Amino acid sequence: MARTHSKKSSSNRQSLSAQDWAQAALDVMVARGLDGVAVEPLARELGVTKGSFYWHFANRDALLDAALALWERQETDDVLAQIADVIEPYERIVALFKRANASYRAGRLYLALAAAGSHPQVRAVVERVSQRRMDYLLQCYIALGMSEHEAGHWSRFAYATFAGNLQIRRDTPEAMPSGAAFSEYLKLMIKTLIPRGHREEKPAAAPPQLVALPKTGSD
Amino acid sequence: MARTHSKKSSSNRQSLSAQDWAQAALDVMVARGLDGVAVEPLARELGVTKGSFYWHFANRDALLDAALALWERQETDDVLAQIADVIEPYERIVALFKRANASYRAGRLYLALAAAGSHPQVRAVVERVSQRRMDYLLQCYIALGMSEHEAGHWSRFAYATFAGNLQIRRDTPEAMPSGAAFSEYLKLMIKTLIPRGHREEKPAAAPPQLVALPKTGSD
DNA sequence: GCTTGACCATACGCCAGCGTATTGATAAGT
DNA sequence: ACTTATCAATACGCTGGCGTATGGTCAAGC
Repeated sequence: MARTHSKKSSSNRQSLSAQDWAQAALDVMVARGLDGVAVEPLARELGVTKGSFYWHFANRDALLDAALALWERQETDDVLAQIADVIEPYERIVALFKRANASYRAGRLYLALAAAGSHPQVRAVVERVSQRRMDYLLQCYIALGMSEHEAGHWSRFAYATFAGNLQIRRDTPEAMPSGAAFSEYLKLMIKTLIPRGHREEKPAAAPPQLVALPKTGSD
Repeated sequence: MARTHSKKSSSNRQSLSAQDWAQAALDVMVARGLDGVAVEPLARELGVTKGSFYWHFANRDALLDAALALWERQETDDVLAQIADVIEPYERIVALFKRANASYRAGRLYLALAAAGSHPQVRAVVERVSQRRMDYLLQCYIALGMSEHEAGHWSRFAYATFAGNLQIRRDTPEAMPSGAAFSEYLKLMIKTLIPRGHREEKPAAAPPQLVALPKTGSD
């Protein structure tokens, strides 16, 4: 069992990296919320002790920062990857909505972070991510031929519905249908949230950019 | 300054009641979330010490239970009071939606409680309240002439939008308009969430009941 | 005016998590 | 082989919140 110090590998390694800790922190957030991210329990779960942690991070806050950065990166990258090839604004909104309702984990994570109204660091990131997503939606609606004002209403509306569905799924899972009924539900929302008279107006003037974060170094 | 032991009085009293503690707990939840409800800080804010607390409650969990019960009560009573005189199903949905977007505090509180996925006690109450609200909406949509299946979709949709708007208001307040623009936004949502062809169908067959909790004694 | 009960203060032990210091172990370079 | 850098274990002190024990104070009733 040679110790491989490849910082990018992801499983059955002997030696941990800062990224590993950040990822584990995100996992804990999904399961137990942000306050559940404590270094000693986390170390236990990773099979090491605190000694390891404080080699990689100055303190708990630094871990949160890293986890937040990782989240924001994953969030934007994922969206970029899965939406990049959709050009029509209508289809783009549809794709966004379907994607948004697809990943249970991502939803839990988003809610867990958003719930942490304390921590200014967290607030800032959540605010930025939410704002960026709504801005993206805004551009989509504008591309459908709406005025900026009108598009503001609809993008906010759509985003609220998205966020609310996440909550329902978390708080009252029984109330959320599955299978065919869910597809039906999704279709209804999509149809409703993209008002007729605005479908396929302008031929996708400029595909809106969901700006990716600059790639930082490995530290 | 004679010590008045009236358990129902609400201000500048000398002696605290269990209700006062529960109410204070709810206030703290609004400000610092559920994990912020700690007995020692709470006692400090109330100007007393732990000794007082453990006279009224067995432990912290008992306080949470009391606060939760108080919340559920207030929640249902408030809704009942403000909606009782609206008979038309259409107007009833409108009234619900306006009310839902009116109280900032109530929204924060709801989100704070919903965010506490841990604590089985909290989960149960949140689940019940959410379910009850959606059921009420469901009855409204049915009263508009929808099938139960269809009404299920629309009530879920509407409730998601409601919850999502709360979140936007909390996470990105700048994204939420105020004044005239907000009224416009509200109107748009209402119009969209009550599909045409279903407005004023049946003449309010049976006004749905949002069941109130049984009144318990003063303790 | 003495007792009783309701309400609160003080003081204590306990535990979990944070952060530090120090030492140990192993891989890699020379 | 010896050193260095990297990662981790152990042991420690500190803080904040929980829960308990015990005593204090004031109001009311007899």
